[in-house]
Amino acid sequence: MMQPAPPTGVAPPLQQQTQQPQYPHPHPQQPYMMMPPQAQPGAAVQAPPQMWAPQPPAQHHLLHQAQAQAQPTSADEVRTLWIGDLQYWMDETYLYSCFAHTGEQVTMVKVIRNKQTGQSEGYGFLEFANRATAERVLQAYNGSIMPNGGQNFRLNWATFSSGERRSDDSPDYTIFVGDLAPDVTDYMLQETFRARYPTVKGAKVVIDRVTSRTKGYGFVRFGDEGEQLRAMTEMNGVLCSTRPMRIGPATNKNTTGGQQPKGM
DNA sequence: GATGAGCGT
Repeated sequence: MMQPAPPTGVAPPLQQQTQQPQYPHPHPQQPYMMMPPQAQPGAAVQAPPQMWAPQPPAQHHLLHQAQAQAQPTSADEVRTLWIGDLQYWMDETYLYSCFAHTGEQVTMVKVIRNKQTGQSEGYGFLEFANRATAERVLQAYNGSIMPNGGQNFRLNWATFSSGERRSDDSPDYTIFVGDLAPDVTDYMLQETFRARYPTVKGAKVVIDRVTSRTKGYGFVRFGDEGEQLRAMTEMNGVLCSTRPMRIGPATNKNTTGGQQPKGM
């Protein structure tokens, strides 16, 4: 019941294989000083399969699927995902290796870098064989743990490539949640609210890109304004993990949520 | 304690 069954068929918690690489453990103390062996800038964009790649979803026939669905795809098909919250050492090779033996066909990865410093901007793009593949990956891996164990995949549809917007057209009603304990994850936050508010669409704990640790606050999105408003009062002070939450209004960039523009 | 989110040749 209370068991963390991911919302949209998200990959189950990583059952780490036998041994793991020289990656930091779930709570890396050092930011990005660790340079994984495979993460050589300029290395061929082709990583050998790694044992620590994430587990595929509940399906183990992905290889066959990938082949079966390797249809040429309409050229305008959206099959690129945006990926964020990357640490600085997470380069193309690393990203490839994340999916190398998942059975999903990654046709292109790119990490966006600062032109001057060459440093990663913390996001990139993943292109897949077709839309179905991209969608599967999005569903399965978004929010699941990344191979280094320190953070979760942050995936979304890339927006530029084609007009089709992925987002449902329903508005979001978002609240700010502060005072979060260090161990609170997106999922934990989401479920804390979803237990009482069925329209909860998602939650996000804000991660510091440098330390890859939580900043102690986050956001919860509702599909219904009434629930948003109720949660603002009802959930204030309610325990999430070990700490009472502090709820506030969210300054929403996406003003669809009935949020007043800043200054009002 | 605090207001995310970043979309490329």
